[in-house]
Formats: sequence, structure tokens, C-alpha cells
Amino acid sequence: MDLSKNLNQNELFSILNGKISMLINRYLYNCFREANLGITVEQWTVLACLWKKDKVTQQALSDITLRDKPSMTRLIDNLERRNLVVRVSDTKDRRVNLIYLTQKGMDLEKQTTQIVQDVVERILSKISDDEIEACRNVLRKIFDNLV
Amino acid sequence: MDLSKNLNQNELFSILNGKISMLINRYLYNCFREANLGITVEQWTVLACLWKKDKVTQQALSDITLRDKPSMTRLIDNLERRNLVVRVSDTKDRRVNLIYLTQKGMDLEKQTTQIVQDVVERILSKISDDEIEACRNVLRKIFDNLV
DNA sequence: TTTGCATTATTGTTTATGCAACTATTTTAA
DNA sequence: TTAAAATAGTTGCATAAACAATAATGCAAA
Repeated sequence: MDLSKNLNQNELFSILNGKISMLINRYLYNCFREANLGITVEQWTVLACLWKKDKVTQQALSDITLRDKPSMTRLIDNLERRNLVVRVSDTKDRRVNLIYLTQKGMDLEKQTTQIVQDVVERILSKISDDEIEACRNVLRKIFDNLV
Repeated sequence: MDLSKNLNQNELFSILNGKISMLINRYLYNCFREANLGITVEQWTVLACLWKKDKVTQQALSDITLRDKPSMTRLIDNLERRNLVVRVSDTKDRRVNLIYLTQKGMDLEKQTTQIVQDVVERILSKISDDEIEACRNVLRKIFDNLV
């Protein structure tokens, strides 16, 4: 039995399981903070969906961001409290809330996207395109193994 | 300017920033649950440190797991409530709590480690050793870019 | 030796996650 | 047409994270 193989696997696992995203999240959150954006990283992931396509249901946002419905309810509560989005009850199906960006929500896009892009470049610096591509492919496979 | 490069980078980023670890965490948590272990994934990361080396300070556990001190205080509160560890005030330096595993905490090691190993094998299935190695190296570099 | 700084841990507050249970509404099928 | 099933969203509860502020103790320099 190949022990080093297990060690490598376990190291990869421990990195994937929390450590990397904890660090990225913390770093990005601080960048948002320094720029006085007043949003969390999780809120940004929702806004990023809405910047692509507005007027969607909470269920759709849950599906895209891989969160459960209660989590999305509360994220949108917080976004609404910050006047970045509004819930509008769908007249055709009154179970549904459609989420719209406010002007304030739209105005955040440019600055926020730039900050994220800078962070992406920073954390991927000194890594070749081929390496990034290879890593991405492996992560996709891991993803598929999970879903 | 190479747009596809940016797209790949952003996809990698969005996977790393939460999605993968959210899925892994959820999956592993459910495995713990099915096995009636009664612990969370975060609690497991602390226990895993203690299984390697017992009788350490909360500060040391914070450093190893990359969490801040208040987070560790509360994790250990919860582990203590479950009778898996105990805090013992250090007689030589009364600021310090040394964390000891209880018998119950030790007894969890074997079963838990087996479950984690199974999960690792599952999420890395159909991925070659070379791919895993390459991915691990990239993630290490990202890690270094962050610290 | 005493005063000031460093270190360890805790508490308060806000945000976020997940599961379970619930309400309201729509759709399906008997 | 009405009763059952499905769907969308919310609320309750427990856990976890981070930052800020605080308490207690130890150490070092004046």
C-alpha cells in the first residue's frame, strides 16, 4: 500500500475542505471592507448572479449558488436591508418572489468586479496558465464526484 | 487580451471560493451524522489535531486550523459540552488552557478517520495520481500567495 | 519593584450555514 | 371538482466565522 499517495490525498483534502476558501473569503472580505463596499463575500456571490441576470426567483439563486432556501432567504433579507435588491411578488405565481437589483445594487458592479479581479490575479500570480487549467479540470472532476 | 484566460481563472476562483468546500463540508457532515458521531466537520478538524498531539493550547489549535481565537474558544466550548475534550488550566502559566482529549474523544478516532478516508477516496475517484499531485501543487502555490 | 507591554483566552455583536417544520399557493390526479 | 402532492418561501434552532473590546496573567525594562 502506497502511504505517500494517501498523504497527498489527505493534504489535498484538507486544503479543499475549508482552508483555501476560508483564507480567500477572509482576504476578499477585507478588500471589500477597505473599499467601504459594506457587503460580505456571500452577498457578493448573490449580487454577481443578479448582475448577469436580474429578476430571478430566490429558488434560482439558491440553485446557482448551491445554498439551501433558508440561507437564500436570509441573504436576501440582508441585501434588502442594505437597499441593494428588492423582493417583488410575482403576479402570475404568488408563491414566487422575483429579486430585482436596485440602482444602488447596480452601481456596485463595476468597483466590486474590479476588486475581485485584482484578488483573482493576486492569488493566481506566479502560476502558469497550464497549471491553472489542469487544476481547474481536477476540481471540476471532484465537483462531479460530489453532485 | 485573452478573455478565455480570465474566464478560466474566474471559474477556478468561484470553485475555490466556497463552492467546493461547501459541498465537501455538507457531504462529510452528513456522513458523520449517518454514523451517529454527533460532531461537526469543524469539530473534527480540531479533534484531528488532538489525535496527533494532545495537551496543546487553544492558541496552538487556532494557528494549526487557521481560525481566530474566539472561534477556537467556541469550538472547544462545544467539544467540551459533548465530553470529547477538557480544558485544564496550566499551572505554570495560568493564562493558558491545555486541551486534553477525554476517553470518549479518543474513542472517536478510528471510526471517524475511516469515514473521512472513504470520503476522500470517493471525491478523488476517477482522478489519476498525477492529476491529484498537480492540483495539490497549484493549491499550495495559491496558499502561499495568500499567506 | 513597579509600570507598561505582550500574550492567552473570553464575551458581544453581526453574518452565515444547514436541517426541520411550517405557511401559502399552485398543480395534478382521482 | 376536490383532495393530495408539489413548489416557493419563511421561521426556529444549533453551529460556526470574524472583528472589536475586555479580563487576567506574565514578562521586561526603567
